[in-house]
Amino acid sequence: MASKSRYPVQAAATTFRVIETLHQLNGAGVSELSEALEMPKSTVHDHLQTLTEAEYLVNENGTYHVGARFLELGGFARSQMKLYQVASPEIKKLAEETGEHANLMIEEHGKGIFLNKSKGPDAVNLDTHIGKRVHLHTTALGKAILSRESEEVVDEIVERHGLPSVTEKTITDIEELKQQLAKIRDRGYAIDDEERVIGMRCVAAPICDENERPIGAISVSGPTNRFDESTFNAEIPKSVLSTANVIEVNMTYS
Amino acid sequence: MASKSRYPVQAAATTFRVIETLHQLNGAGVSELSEALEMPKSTVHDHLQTLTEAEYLVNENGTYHVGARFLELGGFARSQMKLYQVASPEIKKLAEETGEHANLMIEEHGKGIFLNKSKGPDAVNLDTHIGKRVHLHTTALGKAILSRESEEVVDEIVERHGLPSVTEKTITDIEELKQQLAKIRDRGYAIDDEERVIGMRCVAAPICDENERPIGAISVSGPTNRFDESTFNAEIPKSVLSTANVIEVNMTYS
DNA sequence: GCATATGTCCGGTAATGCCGGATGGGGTAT
DNA sequence: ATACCCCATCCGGCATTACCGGACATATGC
Repeated sequence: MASKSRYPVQAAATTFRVIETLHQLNGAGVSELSEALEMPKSTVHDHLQTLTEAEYLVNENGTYHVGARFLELGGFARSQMKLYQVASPEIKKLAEETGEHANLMIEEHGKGIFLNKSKGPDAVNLDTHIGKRVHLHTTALGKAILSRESEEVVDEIVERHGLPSVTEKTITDIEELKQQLAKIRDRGYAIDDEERVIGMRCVAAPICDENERPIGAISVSGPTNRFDESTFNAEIPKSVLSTANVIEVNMTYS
Repeated sequence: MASKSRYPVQAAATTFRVIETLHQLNGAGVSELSEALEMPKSTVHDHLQTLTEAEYLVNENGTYHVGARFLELGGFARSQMKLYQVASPEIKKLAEETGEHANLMIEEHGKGIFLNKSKGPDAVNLDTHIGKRVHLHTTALGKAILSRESEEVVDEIVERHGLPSVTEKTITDIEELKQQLAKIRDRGYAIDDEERVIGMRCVAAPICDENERPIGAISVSGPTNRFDESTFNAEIPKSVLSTANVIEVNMTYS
């Protein structure tokens, strides 16, 4: 049809559309799904039946759910696994020290993925669950990662995903983004002032490998009223940076 | 071909074979994969390219990895989510009280899946990661679940998956299994004496819904030498049963 | 520079993914 | 009780495409 199709196996793409939609709907029947997907019922049913038989979905009297099998696949590739293992105890400490939420993010296909989070004693609830995918430019974590990428990579990512705004404070101009990235490179940490969620501020630092290429980022985030000028610009960045440094050292020497 | 195919979309099944093998190999190239799968290179490549383009896999200079996207899908259906949320703090307490490992399992497609685990202060390392799938009859958790299923369901499951042995103590005879299940129904809890891992014992209790149908099980497991006759048969079961009861109450009234 | 790996690409064809329509069951209101 | 509706499931056929053999470029090591 349209493009020369980098999708040589369209049925695979279709099957994942079904799974993804089923996940969003938190379970559904054939009719509901076929409407949401704008596909014939019978086609949807074909996929559901195959996936259920292969034990990736569960069928409870006509209502299908995403199965726990995907939990197993969620175990990451080894390299990421290492970052997860090294960083998890450190962000836990960070959350306890600061009282707020501490997060770990990696980049994949130009988007940010929350790999882990730790809830400090004073932390408020967030809409960030593990596995959540966000645009890099909307979070301090993502900007921290972008700041260590080459300009070509940044351009590629922006071209691919754009700079959609999620709050009125989100950066939507690429020049403004690049200026911020330069600033982040300078001082070593990134901030997010209600750019993804109104009422929330965030401070993040990149984690790099021995070649200075970014492999992820960590952050501390909390409500704007607790992140006043002094903590937001001094204490919190200091904690985040020192934790990032500990993680980098432990990544290379272990 | 062989069966009248409950797989109306074979390409979907194929794609998941590719993903699953890639996961087992912890990342691989096209050639290695095509050999492991006994499929033509070009076919494997078609799938890899599609899955990578759809952002489910990651390609690092020809080596493919399972992407973190599956983390997101690993978020369970709502009903299971509730059990997870209710049971997680309780098994954490259980692990702290007993000092050992505490686990949460559900059944899916006739197999047991570890939904969560909590490591007590004295716990030794285990090969059970979250998402791991095991045969029900090889664990106390699985037997606890089976004990609350009807005999027909037990027969179905055994017929489907068999009773493979993983240690010399694994139950391999269906009559013996059914006798144990009756005993478990009687006293309310199940035990596993080195039936899945030599050197490990385990005590488990089922979690049922308001209709007395099993929705999961919890357990405490530890090294044989610490699970002596008195704790193995009295104290531990008491703790496990009371925790299971708390979870059941919290599931129905909340 | 040769030999042998690798990952990637192309094009034809037999197989099958897709879809309209039919079937039967479960619920509900009349 | 009955008629109605919506549901998941099944069937059959056609156009599409998943699959595969083979060719190509590149990388590594002898």
